[in-house]
Amino acid sequence: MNVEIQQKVRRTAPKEVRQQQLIEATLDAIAERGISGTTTAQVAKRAGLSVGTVMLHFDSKENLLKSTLNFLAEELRDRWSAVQAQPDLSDAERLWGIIEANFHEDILTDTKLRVWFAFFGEAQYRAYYREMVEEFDTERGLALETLLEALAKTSPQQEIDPFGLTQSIESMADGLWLGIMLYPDWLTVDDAKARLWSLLSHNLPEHFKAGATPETASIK
Amino acid sequence: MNVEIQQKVRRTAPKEVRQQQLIEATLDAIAERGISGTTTAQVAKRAGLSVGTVMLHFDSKENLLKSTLNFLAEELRDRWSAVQAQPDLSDAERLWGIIEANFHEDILTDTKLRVWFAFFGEAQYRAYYREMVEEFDTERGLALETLLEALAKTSPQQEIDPFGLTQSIESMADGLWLGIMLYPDWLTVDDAKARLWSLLSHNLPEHFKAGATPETASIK
Amino acid sequence: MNVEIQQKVRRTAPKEVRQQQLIEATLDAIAERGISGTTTAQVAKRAGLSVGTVMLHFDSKENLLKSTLNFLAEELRDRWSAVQAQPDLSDAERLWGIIEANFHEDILTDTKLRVWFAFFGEAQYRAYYREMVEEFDTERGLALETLLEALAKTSPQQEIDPFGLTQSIESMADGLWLGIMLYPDWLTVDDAKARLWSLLSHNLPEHFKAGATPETASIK
Amino acid sequence: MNVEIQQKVRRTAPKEVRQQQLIEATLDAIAERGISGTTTAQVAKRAGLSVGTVMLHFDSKENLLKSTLNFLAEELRDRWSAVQAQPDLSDAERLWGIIEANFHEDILTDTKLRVWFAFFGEAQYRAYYREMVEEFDTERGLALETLLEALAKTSPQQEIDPFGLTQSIESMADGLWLGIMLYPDWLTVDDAKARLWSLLSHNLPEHFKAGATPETASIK
DNA sequence: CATGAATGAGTCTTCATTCAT
DNA sequence: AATGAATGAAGACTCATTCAT
Repeated sequence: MNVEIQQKVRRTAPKEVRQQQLIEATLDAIAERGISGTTTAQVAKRAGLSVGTVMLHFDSKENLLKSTLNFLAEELRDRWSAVQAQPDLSDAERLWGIIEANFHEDILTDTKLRVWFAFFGEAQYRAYYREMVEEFDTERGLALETLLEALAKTSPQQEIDPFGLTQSIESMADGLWLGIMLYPDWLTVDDAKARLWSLLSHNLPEHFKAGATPETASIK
Repeated sequence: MNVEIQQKVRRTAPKEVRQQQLIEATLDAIAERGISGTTTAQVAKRAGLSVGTVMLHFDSKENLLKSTLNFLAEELRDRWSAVQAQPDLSDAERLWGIIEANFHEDILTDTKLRVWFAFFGEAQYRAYYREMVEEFDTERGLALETLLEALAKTSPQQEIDPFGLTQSIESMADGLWLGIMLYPDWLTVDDAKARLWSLLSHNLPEHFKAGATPETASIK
Repeated sequence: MNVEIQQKVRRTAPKEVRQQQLIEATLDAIAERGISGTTTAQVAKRAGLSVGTVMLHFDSKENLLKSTLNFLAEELRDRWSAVQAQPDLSDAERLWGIIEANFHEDILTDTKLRVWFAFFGEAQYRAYYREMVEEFDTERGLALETLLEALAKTSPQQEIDPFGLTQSIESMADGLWLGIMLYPDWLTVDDAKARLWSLLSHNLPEHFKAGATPETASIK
Repeated sequence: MNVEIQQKVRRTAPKEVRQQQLIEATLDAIAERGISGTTTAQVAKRAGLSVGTVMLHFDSKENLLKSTLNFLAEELRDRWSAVQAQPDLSDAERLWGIIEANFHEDILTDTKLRVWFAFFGEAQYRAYYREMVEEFDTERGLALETLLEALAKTSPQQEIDPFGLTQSIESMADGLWLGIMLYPDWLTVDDAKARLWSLLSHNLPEHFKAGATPETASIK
């Protein structure tokens, strides 16, 4: 069939394809220009579509942005859930896997990092974020806490506070994200993993060997 | 004289007074509406002044925002610098003092926290932020590193990596800020200090006693 | 269908139509209020369109004004070019035709006259005017000079300075425009043509008969 | 007396001094930025005074501009009136003197030329201009006409139309002003005088010798 | 007389949203 | 399902004018 005609004919695409296309364009736009600098026209242009199509699929700019945030949150949740669901992992491996999910190359791109903090920084979306991720975050917090409790039992000589250690892990992970974004020359992804590993190795030395680099670590 | 009437009377005030007045109105506006939701009209209204006065003192909205960020950064720097300059403090006290400056009640208000992250999140201001705080941050990083090196020498049995520990401290502090902002019901300022104290107590147990609450800690 | 209702219905139109519509509204607005008194809102209202549409088609007020000036300049150039390109005209007829183009009823309306002088008077646009019309004006000046040289050869008893006479013709034409605008009761278009004819008749009496009114003049 | 103290004491100046000072500043401002680009703040700064002082002396910007136009018109009128009032001049000398007044170096500066056309170009001030100069212009027109009539009587062989020739002279003078402003590289003040002399020499050859440069012309 | 901080109506410009095609 | 011309409310910024000093 003639390609030119085909191009004109295939002007419609499945809903999901268009929406994903627009969300990706939105991620790029926010990363580059910030939320306030992102216009529907920019998103449309990046996606190779028209402004009308943006409204057609998302009804409003606000909804497009919320959908974008949703996408990020679900992508992250899917990743650590997958680790959690994976059979034949030790508790320590599972714990590290959940933590490491934050730094996976699909999750921690320059673009996505900037978009996360763009949403954290906008009052309007912070509220929505809280509603949306409350479930996810509580879930992950409980998963970490449960794993830490299990590991604590096998480290009798250490005083472990699972709740506090969860706060430490999650805060440090978040802070490392911020550091990677703001000072990429001073703090790399490998540094970040090393810092979290070090935190674990001080609290659970039997399961996380001090000095072992996270990559080569034999988690037992 | 009646205050209401007095308010309507046009009063001139020193430049610094008006500028501070406007910066404080800007802090409130950003905290409540975000950077993109903050309009010059809003700031003016909050400050009890007119839009023209905002422009008179800051020339542009961009400059007003940058001045606001400047104010925050200098306020924080002044606080930890003061600790550093204070005589008759031990190295451990000095280290803790610098860390604790981040959580001082003048520094860590709900409003200011939101404004910090608003600036981190806006692409446009992130670049300016980096330029502006580079000096401050490098300075503080070096101060921490130097203190950690000194403390490491008196903890011979521990393996201390001053650079890595500095990364850990700063990242955790940043992440705790984010946590306090996003999940105030789950993470309090006292939790935050306890988490940082715990980090230090694991790395420098001789100087930071495990279990001691930071407030009552006898830092020696 | 009812015209009034039809007007309220949003209609798309070719780019050129909208642009011409807006340029004409701009001409009227400048004529009535001057350049500084012409606002985008006024132009939009006159054109029966919205302010957004003005920006959509011209990007900025400055560009709208420049386009308006362009339109005037090209309209004038097209008119005398057409005379120049016309075959079977004698040199004298051609010369007079070029001069007369300045006073054609499509060119010399009250409105357009005011707009020309509005642009001459605004420092900001004078520079642009020069850039834009330099080519046109040089071209016309050369056309006049060439014709005058040819006519001079057939008037051997007269001392003709084609360059100087070109200056005289163009200056007088410009001054007559100004006079028609400022003192319409004292100086009419017919007066203007008579003055220019008189200038020619004194310099090239064989080709431009003294006393002949320009309209009825038998130019040979 | 101490100069510094004197400067602080002499903060007041005669009304006329301040007004002239401000009018000069206005001339410069309009020449450089145009009427719409001229702000009271600019004028005040150029004059080394404050915005308040501008309002104090002229009440409004509009009045300042009108006063500026007044100044120009009176300055020009004074100059040709002086020629007219001068005894022991022949009619031809008087005629040429009145014409030449337009090109006197005090009258025809770059700055003033631009200001004249700025006022001609602004609808708002054109009306005021007409009111104001009607008297002056009628007066000058009559002066020229009267002189031309007198000269015509002594040139019996020429057909002179004093009214038409007055139109020609005034229009050409105005057009030459415009040319000097717009194309200073193509048309100089000397060219302008030569063009007007040429016009007169064709109409009144006995009084204005062809080829004589205006400067050295022995007007008899 | 002179100042200049303060005002706020007015302007240009942006951009989410609509809707005829 | 897709387009993009058109809209108009909203925002940043300007500037003539006021007025307390």
